[in-house]
Amino acid sequence: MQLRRELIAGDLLPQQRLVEADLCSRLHTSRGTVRAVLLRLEHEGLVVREPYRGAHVRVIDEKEAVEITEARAVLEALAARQAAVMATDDDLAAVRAIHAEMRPLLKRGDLLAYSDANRRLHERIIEASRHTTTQRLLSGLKAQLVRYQYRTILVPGRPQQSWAEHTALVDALVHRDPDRAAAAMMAHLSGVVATLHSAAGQEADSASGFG
Amino acid sequence: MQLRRELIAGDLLPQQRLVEADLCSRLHTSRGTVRAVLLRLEHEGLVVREPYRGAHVRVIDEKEAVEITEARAVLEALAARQAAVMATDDDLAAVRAIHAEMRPLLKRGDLLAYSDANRRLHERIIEASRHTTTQRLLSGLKAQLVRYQYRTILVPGRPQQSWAEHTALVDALVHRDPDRAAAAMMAHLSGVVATLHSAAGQEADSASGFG
DNA sequence: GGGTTACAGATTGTTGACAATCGCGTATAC
DNA sequence: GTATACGCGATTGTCAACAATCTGTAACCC
Repeated sequence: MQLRRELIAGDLLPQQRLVEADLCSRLHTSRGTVRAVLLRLEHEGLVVREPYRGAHVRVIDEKEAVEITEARAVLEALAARQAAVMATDDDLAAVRAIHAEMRPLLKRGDLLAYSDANRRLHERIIEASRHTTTQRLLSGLKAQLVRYQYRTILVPGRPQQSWAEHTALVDALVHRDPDRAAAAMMAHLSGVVATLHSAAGQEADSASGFG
Repeated sequence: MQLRRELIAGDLLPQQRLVEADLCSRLHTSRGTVRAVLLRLEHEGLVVREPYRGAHVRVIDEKEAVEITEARAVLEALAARQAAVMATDDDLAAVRAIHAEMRPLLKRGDLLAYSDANRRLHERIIEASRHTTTQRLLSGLKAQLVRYQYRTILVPGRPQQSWAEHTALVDALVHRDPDRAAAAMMAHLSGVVATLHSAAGQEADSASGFG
């Protein structure tokens, strides 16, 4: 699972070949194990494997990142809707706590910490939904977006907008309003999609130097 | 992939153990291959594997079937929205053709053929959306629902309601109205969820004899 | 010189054997 | 009689060797 972490952390270059023998020596394990991991990663969409031609890191282009975020949007909206109904008081307290954490980080301009809190907030809401199917689908989708997770938050003005969207979302949740929670989550991730779209053009050529 | 077909066809009993050695002799292949297939099936949610304890067919209870259908609903609604924008004229013609097929089947009471046409209609719409991410997620979800696919259509009155919902959906698509298409798809699958819920109680004990 | 074919290296797919672990039945102590 | 420890059969996890396939190179023919 070391390899999995490296892929998710984005340490490996796009299109990089993953030769089984190399991975064996690096991970100090045998080809059977490496093969199992590669199979799993292929199904998660993190690597591509071709018969007798090996595996390589899958590159996710801007178009696919948008697609994934769109799918994420409708699924997280469903999760938010469920969370508004199913969440325990502890869930809501945790969500509010994370949201409260985010404001000073935003003011201080600590975008990395803000982005991490953002991730935790979303995960906590999904957990509160008690919707295991959605949870499973979303964890698969998010793994593919690691390379793009910091790209939206770096767009000027985006953090402020993000915080406003989160505020509406948290408010809907603590008022246990499913429709409003779902709508707020949709609006939030629509914002992310729009930002991805707008960022697509100007980062098109700097992207190769980024990964 | 023989095993995969058997699982999807529902030929195997719920909770049935899948011993690697047995599968080897049945499928005339080696354990390495069987292992790879089991790994894939585990990730698709069709089997469960526990360390040193083997794999068994995963049972999907009523609650999870509802969850999966809810996730399906929001994803297919997204697909319908995209299809309303992206579909070619050929796509729309095909969708209308399948929908036209369904009416006589409904009148004749051929529910099996109706259910199959229903499946093809949904697949064609998803294909027309050109949204590969959604397509991938949905194919995974549908594989888990095989055991329930005929259960809703057998509920009295459901086919008629289903046809009305499909008519609204197809109409929205041919008018290329994304919002209305998404809403129609949501309404349709909300109907399925409601039917699943209502069918849950009365089929609770006959379910074991069904699978 | 352009194109085709044969070969070599590298890499993956497959197989069989061995080690590790689990569940269960049995023996034993109290 | 009950509870605990032990051993056995069954099953999965791991490993190393062999077969099949692909890619690039070089010789060869026209």
